[in-house]
Parts: sequence; C-alpha cells; structure tokens
Amino acid sequence: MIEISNAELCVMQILWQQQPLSANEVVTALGNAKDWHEKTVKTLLNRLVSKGALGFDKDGRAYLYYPLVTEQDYQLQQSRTFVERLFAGRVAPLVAGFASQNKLNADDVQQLKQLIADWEQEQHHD
Amino acid sequence: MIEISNAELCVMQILWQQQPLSANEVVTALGNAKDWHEKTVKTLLNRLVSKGALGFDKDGRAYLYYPLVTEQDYQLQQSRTFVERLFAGRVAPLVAGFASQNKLNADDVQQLKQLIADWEQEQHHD
DNA sequence: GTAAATGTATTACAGGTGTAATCAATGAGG
DNA sequence: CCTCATTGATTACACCTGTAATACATTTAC
Repeated sequence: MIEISNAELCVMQILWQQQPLSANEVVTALGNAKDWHEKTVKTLLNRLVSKGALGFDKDGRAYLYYPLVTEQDYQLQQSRTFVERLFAGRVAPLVAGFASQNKLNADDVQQLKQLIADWEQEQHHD
Repeated sequence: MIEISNAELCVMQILWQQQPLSANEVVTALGNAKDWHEKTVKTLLNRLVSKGALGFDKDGRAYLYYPLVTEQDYQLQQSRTFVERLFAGRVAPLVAGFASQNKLNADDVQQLKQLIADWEQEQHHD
C-alpha cells in the first residue's frame, strides 16, 4: 500500500486535476495554495515517483508527471483505514459527528438520501 | 492541536474505555490486540503525557493515567481534518465511497436515516 | 541494611516527513 | 566549442514515529 504524506498529497491533488504536468507547472499550480520553494516541490515529486504514486514521461530534459494511483482509489483506501481506526469501521458515527457540529448542509443531506435510496434499491432486486 | 500518532492512539483507546489505569494495566489491556513490549507501551504513555493527551496521578511509585482529551473531541477534530483534506469538507462523497464498496449494512443505513430525520426536524423548528 | 525487583526517565536508532540546498548533467546562447 | 542556466538527483537536517534498551530511583524481600 502506497503511503502518501500530507505534503505529498497536495502535489497529487494538482496532478489529479490536470495531467500530465512538468515540475514547473506543478510549482505554478501550487503557488496559489502553498508557499513552497521550488526545490521543495521537486523533492516531493521525486519521493512520489520513488513510492510509485507518480510516473513520468521525458520531454527533452524535463519530465512530465502523471498519477499512477487514481484519486478514487486513494480516497477509498484512506477512508476505510480512517474509519476503521477511529470508528471501528462504521461510517454512520462519523456522519453523526458532522451532524452534531452542524457541518451538514442541504446538499449533503440530499446526497445521503440518494445514497440510501440507491442502497435500498440494491437490496431489493438482490 | 494535539497530534496523536497511530501507535499512541491504541493506548488512548484503552484509556478512553477505562480510566484511570496504571502503565501495567494498560500493557495488559493492550496484550490482546497488540504484541508490544512493555517498554514500548511505557514510551507511548510518556509521549502522550508530554503531548498533553494524558495526565496522571501518582499512586505510590506508580502512575495512574487518564485522558485529557475526550474520544469525542478527538474523533470530531480528526474527522473534520480528514474530510477537509480528502473530500474538500463534504462528508457525503466519503459515504458514497463506502456505499460503492458495499461497506454499508442495514444498521449503518438505519442510523443514517435517523440522522437525516433529526437534521430535517432541526431545520423545521429553526 | 543490602540486593533484587519494579516503575519511571532517558537514550537509541532507523525510517518517514517537511523543507530545502547543493551537485551533476544537459541543452541553449553566443 | 564553451559557458550559463535549467532540470532532475543527491544530500542535509531537524523532528516525529515505531520499537525498544539502558539508566536511575525507590520500594520490598530477605
């Protein structure tokens, strides 16, 4: 299982949005959000390649990086281990926490309802 | 914000269940789940005290440890930062991931429905 | 009262992380 | 061709983490 650190994740998120990008393009794209030195970003790119999270094609002397892990896969895997660790694998208590802090809005509730409807549908024709 | 590492969390979880406990009682309680050397557990207890996650009272030469952070607070804080980082703050997509992997069971769905009902109730008399 | 045991505190050490600086190779400009 | 700028590769370094071992203090057993 590939472990992606916090700082590395920011780089991945850029490349999940847009791909492939050169190191400098990643630096530029991050410029908005993060105040990182160019060298720092290059280090992160390097580590991500070492970890197998990124691949690259050569474009002259520069590299064009692209993700080898999809955002979905990463989200799913992380969600599972997170909910496993903190909530014994049950997702409902996590949502309950959000609800208790008024972190749910109408959109969320709408989407949750839809998920439940789909789930029940699935159960029936099963 | 107190950062609790993975291994440290296991120790916290014991003390959230039962409190206060001596170091040895924690070791014993962990015995089931983790195959850690006694010294390792003591190190973790020490670090948790340094971080302000645990306090203790002296009982003769031994210490009786107890949490200074509630499990709820920790869960809420971690959930928020997790969902923020991976899902831009929206919890529904996380639940969608669980649904897509058939990680939702009837209990979860029942609880989610209840949460939604409560939320809607809240909206009305607001 | 001295030795053994027991409990905490300190030290160890390798690997990961955040945050870069330096090195080395290579392509571009003159 | 030779030098400079640029780009990836290597090295740096302090702090965190997992996983203990060792040191130190104190109590308990003879």
